[in-house]
Amino acid sequence: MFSRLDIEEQLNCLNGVQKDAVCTTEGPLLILAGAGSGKTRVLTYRIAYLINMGECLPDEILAITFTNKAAEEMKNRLRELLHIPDKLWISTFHAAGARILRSAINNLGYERNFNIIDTQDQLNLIKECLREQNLDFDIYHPRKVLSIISKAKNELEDEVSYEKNARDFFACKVSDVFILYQKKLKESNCLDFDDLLLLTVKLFQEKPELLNYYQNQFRYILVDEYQDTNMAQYVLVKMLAEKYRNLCVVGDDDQSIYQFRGADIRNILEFEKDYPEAKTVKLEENYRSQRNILEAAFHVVKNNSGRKEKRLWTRKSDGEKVYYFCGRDEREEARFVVDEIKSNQDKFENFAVLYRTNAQSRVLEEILVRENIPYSLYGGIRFYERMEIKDILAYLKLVDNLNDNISLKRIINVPRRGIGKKTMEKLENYALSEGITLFKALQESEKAGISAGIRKKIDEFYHCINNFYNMGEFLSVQELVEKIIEDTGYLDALEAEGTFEARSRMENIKEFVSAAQEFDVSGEGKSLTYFLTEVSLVSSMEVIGETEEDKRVFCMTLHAAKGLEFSVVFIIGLEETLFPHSFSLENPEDLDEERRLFYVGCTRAMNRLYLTHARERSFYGRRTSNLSSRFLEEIPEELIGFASGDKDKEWGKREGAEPLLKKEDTERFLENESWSVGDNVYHKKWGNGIIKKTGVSGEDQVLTVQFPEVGTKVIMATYAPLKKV
DNA sequence: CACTGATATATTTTT
DNA sequence: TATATCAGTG
Repeated sequence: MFSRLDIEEQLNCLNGVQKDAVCTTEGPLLILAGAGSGKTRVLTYRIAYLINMGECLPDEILAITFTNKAAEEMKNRLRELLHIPDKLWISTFHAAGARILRSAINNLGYERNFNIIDTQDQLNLIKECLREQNLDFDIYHPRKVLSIISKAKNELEDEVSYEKNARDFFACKVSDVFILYQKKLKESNCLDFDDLLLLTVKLFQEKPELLNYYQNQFRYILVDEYQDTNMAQYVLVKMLAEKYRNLCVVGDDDQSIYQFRGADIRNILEFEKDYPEAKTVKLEENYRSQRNILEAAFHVVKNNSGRKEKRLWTRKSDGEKVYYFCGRDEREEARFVVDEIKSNQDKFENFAVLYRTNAQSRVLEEILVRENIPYSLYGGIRFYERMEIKDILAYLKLVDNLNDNISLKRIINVPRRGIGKKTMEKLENYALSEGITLFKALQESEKAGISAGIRKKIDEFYHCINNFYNMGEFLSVQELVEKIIEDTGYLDALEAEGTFEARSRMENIKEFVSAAQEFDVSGEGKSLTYFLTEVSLVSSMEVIGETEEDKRVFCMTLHAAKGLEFSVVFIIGLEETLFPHSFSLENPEDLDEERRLFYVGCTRAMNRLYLTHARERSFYGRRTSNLSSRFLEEIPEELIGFASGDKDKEWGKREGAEPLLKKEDTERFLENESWSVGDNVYHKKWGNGIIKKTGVSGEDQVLTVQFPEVGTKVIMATYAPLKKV
C-alpha cells in the first residue's frame, strides 16, 4: 500500500486536467479524451487512486473496456501500480455478462454450462431457420436477417417484443425466424454474443435482488470507449450505476467507429442529460503527434456534423508535412510503401500500414515477403475461427454441454463416419417429435428409422462422446483434447490426407493443445466451461507471417489500429468507394463514420504520416479505377508534401488525377517479375516447391513447379498465389 | 454417401 | 478473388 505522499508523487506525472479526472471520484464523470491525450493512463491511475486512497476494495470496481486486449493492457499497467491486481473486474461488456450469467442464468431457463456461439455459427443457424420456414435466401438474405436480429437484440428487443412490433410482411417473416432461432439456441443451451448483454439485462429485470447485489458490489464503475457502446450496454451500465452513481465514462465522439455494429453515439453526446449532476473533463492536450499530423486530421474530421466542438493541441513542433503518393495500381502503391520503409533507417517496428479492408493486405504482404521485410499481419482469419480448431472446439463444447445440437451437427460427420444428410434429417425429425436433444436421439436411432449399418456408426459416435463426457471430470483440458483428436480419428484422417494443407492443420491443432496446456497450468483447476468461455470471447487477433520477435512492420485494418500508436503510419487505398467505402456513400451518417475512421488512422502517427492511393486496382477480380478520396481534398494544401519529390504537381484536384510521379520514378517501382528455373517458391495451397521449367502461353508466363508434397504442377505465374522464397 | 467440378455470388469493420 | 452451393457421378 502506498502512503498518501506516494500517491501524490505518483500523480505528478499527470497534467492538471488529468489529475482532476483521476481525483474526481464521487458522482458521474464524463471524460472527453481526444486521441493521444493519455486516456488509458488516466483510467489506470484512477483505479489505483481509488484503491490506494482506501475508497473501496478492488472487487468493488467494475472497469469495462472495448476489447480483451485493452483489458489485458490495463491489468498489466495496474500490476505495476498496485500489488493486489487480480480481484478487479476488468473486462469487456461481453465477458462481464458471461461471468454474471454463469452464476445465475438458471433463472432464465438456461443451464449454467451454456456455450457461446460465434458469428459463423449464428449465420449457419439462421440459414437453418430460413430453410425450415421455407424462406428464399434471395429475398431473406441470411446475413441481412442476422443483422436485423442482432440489431434488435442490441436494442433490447427480444423475439417476443420484436413480434409485437413487426408491422409489415417482411418483418413478420423475420420475426418467425427470430423466434425459431432463439428456440434453437435455447434447446442447445447456447447463447450468441448479443445474448450475453440482452440476457444479463433481462436477468436484472426479472430478479431485482440480483441487480441489487451487483449494485452494492460495484461502488465505482468505469467505462472506456463509451462512444462505442450500444443500447444494451448503455442500459446495463445505467442499471448497475443507479445506486452509487459513481460512474466514470471515457470517450471521444470523434473516434466512434462502430456504429455499424449498433453503437449509439448519443450515449456519449447525451451523458450530461442522463446525469445532470455530471462533471465533464476535457483532455485536449495531445502527447503523441507532431502538429502537422494533428492539423491534417482535424481539418478532415471537422467536416462532420453533430460533433462536440473541440480541438486537440500539442506542445510539439510542426514536424514534417503529411506525405502523399499516388500509385498507378495497388502493386505500385504497395511497392512505394515498402520502398519508403526500406530507405528509412528506422526500425521496422516503428511502421504501421493501415487499410480499410482486410483484402488489401494481400498485395502488401506479397511485396513485403519479396523484399524480405519482417511484418505482422493482424486480423483476417483468427486462430479460433479456423476449421480444424472449430471442430475440436465443437467436440469440447458438446462434451461440456450435451444439449448442444449446434456443435453436435458440426462434428457428427467429422471426420467422415458415413453419417450424412439423410440420416441427420431422420435424427432431427425424431428428436423434434420426441422433444429430446439430438444427443439423446442418437441412443434411439432404431426408432428414428435408420438402417442397421449406419446405426452402428451412430452408436460408435455416441459412445465415443459419452466416454469423453464420463472422463471429462478427471482429465485436464489438454488431456481431453488429446484424447479427442486420437480417439475420434481426427488426426489420423488428416494424416491420411497427406496434403500440405492437412499438415498445416495438424500444426494448428498442436498449437491448440499447447494453448490448452497453458490454460491448465495457469488456470488452477478451472473448468472446461471456463476454458470454453475464455476461448469464445477472446478475439486474440492473430499474428501471421514472419514473427521475428517485435521487430516487424505492423499491418492491420484501421479499426484494429484503434488505441495504438506508431512513429510512422501509412494509410493506403485512399480512394472513393474504398475509403470512404462504397456502402457509406449514400448515407451522410455512414460517411461521417468513415471520416472518423480516417481521423483515428491519422492520429495513430507520432512523427510521420503517409497517405497513398492507386489510380487503378482490381477489386474482386475486376480492374477498376477510382477517384482519389475526398478526405485527401479536405486536408489543407499547405500541410501536404509530395513523397515523389515533385512539388510542381497540382494537389487535390480529383479530376486532374494525372500521374504525380515522373516517369522515371514510376519505373523505379515497376515490378521486375522474373521467375527462373531453380527458384524456390511458396504456393499458398501446395507449399514450397522448386521451378523446373518456364515458358510462355499467350500473354501469360507458365511455370512448371515441383512440389515435394504434391508432385509437379503447371502454373500460370500471373494468377497463381505464388511467392519467391 | 462422398467427391468432383461447374456455376453463381458477394465482397467492411468485431465482441 | 474466394467461397458457397448445386448437380452429376462413382
